[in-house]
Amino acid sequence: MIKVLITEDNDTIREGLCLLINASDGMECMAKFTNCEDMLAALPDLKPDVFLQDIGLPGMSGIEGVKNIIQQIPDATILMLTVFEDEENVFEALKAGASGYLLKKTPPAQLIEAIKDAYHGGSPMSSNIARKVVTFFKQAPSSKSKESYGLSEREKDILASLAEGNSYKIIADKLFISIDTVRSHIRNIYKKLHVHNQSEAVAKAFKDGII
Amino acid sequence: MIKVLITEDNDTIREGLCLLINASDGMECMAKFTNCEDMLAALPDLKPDVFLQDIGLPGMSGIEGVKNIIQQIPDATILMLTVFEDEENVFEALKAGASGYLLKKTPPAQLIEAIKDAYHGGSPMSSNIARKVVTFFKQAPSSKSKESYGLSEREKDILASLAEGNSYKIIADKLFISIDTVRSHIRNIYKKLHVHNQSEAVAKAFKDGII
DNA sequence: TCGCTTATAGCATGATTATGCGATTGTGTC
DNA sequence: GACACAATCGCATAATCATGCTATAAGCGA
Repeated sequence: MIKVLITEDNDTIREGLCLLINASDGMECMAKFTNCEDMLAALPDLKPDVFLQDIGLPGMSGIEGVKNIIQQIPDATILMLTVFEDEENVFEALKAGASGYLLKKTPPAQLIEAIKDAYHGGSPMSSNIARKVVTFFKQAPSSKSKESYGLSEREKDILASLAEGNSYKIIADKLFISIDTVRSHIRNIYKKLHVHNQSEAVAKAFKDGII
Repeated sequence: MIKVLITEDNDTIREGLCLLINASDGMECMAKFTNCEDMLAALPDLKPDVFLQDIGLPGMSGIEGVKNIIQQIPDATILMLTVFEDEENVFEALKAGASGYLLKKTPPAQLIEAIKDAYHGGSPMSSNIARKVVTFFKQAPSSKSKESYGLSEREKDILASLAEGNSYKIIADKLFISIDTVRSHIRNIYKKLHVHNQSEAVAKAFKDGII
């Protein structure tokens, strides 16, 4: 018997979900709340298997709620159930520790399947959401594989050394070159990255995956 | 009519897939190959809508194949179809540009659905794969949620401003405080982060997700 | 109230950096 | 061979930073 906990402020939806779940084999709606605060307060006495969590809630947002649930129960299974499909929320929820992300327009039968799926270690999410997540991977390394603004290997070395907090003098000693050469390289790095000081160079290096 | 291209070295599976696709409404198997090399050579003359791509192929691996496909057709829709479920391959394939990831044991009906789904902008993947992907997100920010070495909000502001390449003077002007106060804050930041110059501070801020 | 932290501010000074200009050598390309 | 470019080195100087010490006001928890 999968014990489901619902947090959803809309009465119609909440009660509808509850009925749907109770009418399905192998699961029950063990508890339902209209806001995160109440849910979190009651959580220590409950042992739900799956959380159905709305995002747009009065008071603490559903995503904040997820963070709090995870703090209490690190391996909780949480399904976001929401009208929002924007990337911001999707990634925030997943980062917070949600296991799946479903839209409220998901048909009942599919919702029940999703709950079972999540309970058995899956991560149900609607197709479009999945694509967003997958696209995220695609982008990350593409920026990393860019030609690093044309920095030479030596320049990358020096930039990395800068990021370690080494002074020109130390870098010179470590690389067995003169301090003026270090200056010269850094001058060129600045030109290539279009920056004018160490901090900005290091920041750019991190952002663009050069380091 | 969704035009599907198959690359799969196992004769039985390849022909089976082809028959299955041709027997389904709204799609056809437009071409099939036993290795990536042949497929890539023929690609310029074909305009497939969806690629079904095996990973364990003789010669060029399926993942290398994906990279090559993406180079020719950046927005190609590629479904990995494989026996491997290990993380390495999943992430490599997604990074390379695959849209979905299915196991070969996926039932025929579901496979057909997945092809349609992918064609319509979704990212079908088996439940376990999805969970791997989702878990990936969960890990990253755990380091981010650390207490940032106890930096105060103001200190984080100033650190962020530093990373933008601003000088003390500029930061002071932007935050409407004196340059000595900026110095003071930065002094404290250095103490908390155990660093002794801007570059190291900025590098640490990025590494530990403070910025 | 005492102690601690944060945010603010000032002063001073040696250390370091940013940048301009110039130069030599090796490597690879057209 | 001419030319571009990476890596090396040098000098000079104004600007900026790192850091020591000090100090005040506000807020917070014990």
